[in-house]
Amino acid sequence: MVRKEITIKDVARLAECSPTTVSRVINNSEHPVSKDTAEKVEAAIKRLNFSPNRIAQGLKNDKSNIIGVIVHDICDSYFAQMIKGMEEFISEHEYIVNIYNTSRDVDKELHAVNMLKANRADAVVFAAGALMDKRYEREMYNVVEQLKSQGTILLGVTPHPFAIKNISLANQKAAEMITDYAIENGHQKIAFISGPQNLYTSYLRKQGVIKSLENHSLQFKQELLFEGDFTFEGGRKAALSLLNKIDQITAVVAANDATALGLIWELNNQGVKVPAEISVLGIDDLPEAKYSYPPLTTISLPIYNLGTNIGEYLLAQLNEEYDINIKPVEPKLLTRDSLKNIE
Amino acid sequence: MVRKEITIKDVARLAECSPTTVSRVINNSEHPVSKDTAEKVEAAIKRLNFSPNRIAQGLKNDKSNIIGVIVHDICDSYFAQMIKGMEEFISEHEYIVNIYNTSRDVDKELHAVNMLKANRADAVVFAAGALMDKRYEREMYNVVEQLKSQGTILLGVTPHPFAIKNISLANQKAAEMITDYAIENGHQKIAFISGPQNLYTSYLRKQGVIKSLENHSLQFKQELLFEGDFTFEGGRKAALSLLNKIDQITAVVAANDATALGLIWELNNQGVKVPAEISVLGIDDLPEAKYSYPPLTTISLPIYNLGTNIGEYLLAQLNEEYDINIKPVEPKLLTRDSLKNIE
DNA sequence: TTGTACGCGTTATCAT
DNA sequence: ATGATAACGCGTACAA
Repeated sequence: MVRKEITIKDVARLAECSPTTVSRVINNSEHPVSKDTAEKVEAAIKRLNFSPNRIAQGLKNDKSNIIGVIVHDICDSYFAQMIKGMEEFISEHEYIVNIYNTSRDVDKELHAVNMLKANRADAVVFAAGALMDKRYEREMYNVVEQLKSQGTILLGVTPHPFAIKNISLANQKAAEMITDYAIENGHQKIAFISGPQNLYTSYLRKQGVIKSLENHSLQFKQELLFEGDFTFEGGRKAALSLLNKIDQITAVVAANDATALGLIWELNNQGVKVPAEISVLGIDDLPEAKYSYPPLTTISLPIYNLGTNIGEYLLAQLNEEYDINIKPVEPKLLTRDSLKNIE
Repeated sequence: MVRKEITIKDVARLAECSPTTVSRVINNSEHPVSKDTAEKVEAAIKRLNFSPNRIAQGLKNDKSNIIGVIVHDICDSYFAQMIKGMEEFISEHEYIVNIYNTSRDVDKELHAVNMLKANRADAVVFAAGALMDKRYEREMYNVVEQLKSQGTILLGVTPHPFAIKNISLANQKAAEMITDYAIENGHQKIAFISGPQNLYTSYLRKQGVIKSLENHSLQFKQELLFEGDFTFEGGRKAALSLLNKIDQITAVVAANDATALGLIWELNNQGVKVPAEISVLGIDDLPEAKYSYPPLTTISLPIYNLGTNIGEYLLAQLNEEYDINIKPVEPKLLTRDSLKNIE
């Protein structure tokens, strides 16, 4: 099949003017165009169903209109919501949202960022969570510097070690808040199910728990730390290991809701009553969190809004309005039924 | 910030040759290049961290490397899985996956397709499900024709009225299978919770139920048809309306799992035992379907695999291997615990 | 084996 | 108010 593109020249011919004039009409240029010819051009454009070739425009203005988003897993509703927020905001404004799933794989992550470099992305959002890995850090550092010198706008959503603007998701604060809440309800024997070891987000959430404990003169106990991986399955497994020490525990803080949901499910499955025998707490407020048995008490991180705020920020940056800041997004305690007051 | 791009010319200068030679090296051209200069070029490329500008390449070859995907809601795990499958396959091959969320909104859908046209997408996947709406059909028909004449490869995932290749997801067959299963287990009084009215997918799934009923000489009863919208909330609401007629019903087929899950949740909530008092069946096999109470009996549509198969097909088409077909994906019955045999 | 010249579709600059 | 020309970065036909 031969690709027969309709160009500005075709329009010009039909409107009996020069390509320059057509371009001026398309771009609502300052440059004066007589009402008469403008109309003829408009008519020709309609007639030919012409839309300007954005690739060519891009080459000319040194813009790709591509905004890259690097994400761990688009199926994780946490990321999906953020992407949706960004996408709904950004694609209204004639930008292309280019998503990469990296499954926290070093090679995939580097591949993504190199593709975005080759495609001269106008902006890149690092939302996948920094990996704690030597090669990753070294190579990523290099590409990031190259992107910077290409003039690419960079933004990290979870904290990154690279020297780029980072928007924090209040990970630590959220973990602190939910732990505070447990303590305020009389819990002292608190277990924690962590996220994946190599994720900075995991680290921050753990720190939040520790900080809350310390603020209340309690100690974080290594033997009550269980490893999870931010998934439902991980939560289920953690529940099993937790069972041995259940008499040492009155509440469990899970590093995220998916984990908490798995935890609750498996505890139910094993005949352990939540929250009568043990309280379970999450972080994120996944849509399904309110439909567990019992509904999960958690911290809401309004991640969809974060997405739209990021979109707004990027667009401002792309329009060189440098004084804009990302609207922050506040964690909020959602008390449902998975915690029992034991004072 | 001034964007200072490194070009093929910079490489040529450093490697002491012409841009043409650099181009030949980059593209592993047939045209002979001496080993010596090739090495010098490679070295210069490394040294400058040069990657060819794909925008410029695109303008030259009339390729954008963009594959557009139009989807209803990226947060819907059904679509998310498909996209992930596509993305993982496609982005390995140097393509950009450009996703649009349309929320089944006519304007958004048209906006998306027009953007993809302007960006000269190499391929577009219509995965959002066709809308049954006059203006949508008319305008979409036009753009689709334009895309075709631009040489864009088009693919519909759920059936579309446009004259493009469609890959069926066995929607009707899946609905038929799950209804068959209910009937084989002694159920005759079967209710159906539909999907949104304006979706062709809804229509097909309903047809599947009707067909199964007819094959077993049973009649589809209008009063046992309840309207849903493919969401958990919709399922909950349906459960409430269903309650009045519960003595006329022994089993409910939900148009999808999200609906079935909401249904089960609300039935539990209302003290109706599933499956003791009523059986509930779904379609899709969402990841969370096996964690409901009781685990949901449903039909698995391996949608992630469909995604990778679509990716494979598109790539073949883009490489002009016309004899390739999309590998079909088979629905599979997953018997869990939400159906009771009442024979 | 290497290089020159031109064109992809668009727009900024400079005439007219 | 309009248009001719050059240039963005790259690839290719052609020449050397």
